[in-house]
Amino acid sequence: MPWQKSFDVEQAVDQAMEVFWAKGYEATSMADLLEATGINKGSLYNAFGSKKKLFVRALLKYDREQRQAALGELADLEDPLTAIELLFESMVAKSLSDKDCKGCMLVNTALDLPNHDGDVARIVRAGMKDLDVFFRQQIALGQSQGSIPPDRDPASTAQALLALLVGLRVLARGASDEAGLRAIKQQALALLS
Amino acid sequence: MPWQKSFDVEQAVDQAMEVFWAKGYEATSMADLLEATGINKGSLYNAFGSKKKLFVRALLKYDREQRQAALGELADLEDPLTAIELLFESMVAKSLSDKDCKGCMLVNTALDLPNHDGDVARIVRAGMKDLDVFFRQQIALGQSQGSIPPDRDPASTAQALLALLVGLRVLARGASDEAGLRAIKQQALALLS
DNA sequence: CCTAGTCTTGACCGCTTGGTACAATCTGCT
DNA sequence: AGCAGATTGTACCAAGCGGTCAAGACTAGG
Repeated sequence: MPWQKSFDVEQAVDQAMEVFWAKGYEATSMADLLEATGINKGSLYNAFGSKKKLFVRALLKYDREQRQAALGELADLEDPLTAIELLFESMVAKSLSDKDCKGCMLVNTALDLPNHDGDVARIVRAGMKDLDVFFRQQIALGQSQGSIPPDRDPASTAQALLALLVGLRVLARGASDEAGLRAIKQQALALLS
Repeated sequence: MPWQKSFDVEQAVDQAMEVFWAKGYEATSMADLLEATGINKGSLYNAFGSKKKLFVRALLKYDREQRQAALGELADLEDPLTAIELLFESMVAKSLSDKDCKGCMLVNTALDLPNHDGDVARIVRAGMKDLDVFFRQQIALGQSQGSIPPDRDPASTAQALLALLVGLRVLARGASDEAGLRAIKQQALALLS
């Protein structure tokens, strides 16, 4: 074997992710990605093949490390009301502290779905489905624990929570202020009591 | 005076709007706009000045003809629950019937705000604010009429309805199916009863 | 009927885009 | 030391980008 890569591939995906996350697929140029990763053009194409493939990898990494990781932690609490409150609270906090207003890469991509192909659509739909399932399971668990009223329909309530979360993430990109975001969180919890 | 323009400027804005609406600002090229409007490049620049100015005009037209028109009609009903239900129902219907999944141009642009300048941000924020005010007024009216429980906080409930609407529009772009959209509508109404 | 003045047309501009080719470079194994 | 083989930087590509411009087309007022 000749030699190792002189750059960390995962780190490069990470840095590319940041750019795609902030600017979206179309608005991100190869020049942006080269600058962000610090890698040379040739190396980047050698390592990833194309802009689109790099985007898919970045999206997958985001999905894995941001969404799945967060939901996993919260599910482990086995305390639905707290888990859902923490989820919304962390989204509010993230939105307020992020001056670039990157929002959520999954949501950003979801709104851009018609401009992407099946690969990307599948990842986004799976992520959304997963969120939906998370909410549904938490609601069902809360109902069995008695912390959530039994008359709430888990399926449609979960879908509403998902929509609220998505709406929150969109509005956080510059169309709403802190009071607005907090109100959304508050009403999300109101759906469960 | 020499002669009139040989094309209908408003119609051209309309056709440009369709493209921007479906593909977003970045992904729309001048070639797309020329094809959609059927106008020559020089004429288009002569009439609008730049791609960005055309976008702003298209966005303003959308805001005026789609959003303001719809809200105006609904407000005239003076029946809050019906008005809000009709609003959500029409969004669901529009989403289902639109095979291009264009969504809502205002929402699409809202998610893209960090890539736009102040002009665009102002239009989007004004539109969202207007929706918020619409909901708030309808809720207050419903409470004074007795059709909406007095314990609902108009401000935060309105913000939640806005977030649900935005979420609905995002998910309708390919991440959710009809059942999901209907569930969101149903829960929006549940917030008011 | 002619001239003034705007609109239209299509070629053209410089620049950036995503992507490729290749020679030079460097490291690990034998 | 020397070979093998992936990595590297750079030069390069065609295509597309947003935008400009000069010349022709055309109509209204004189």
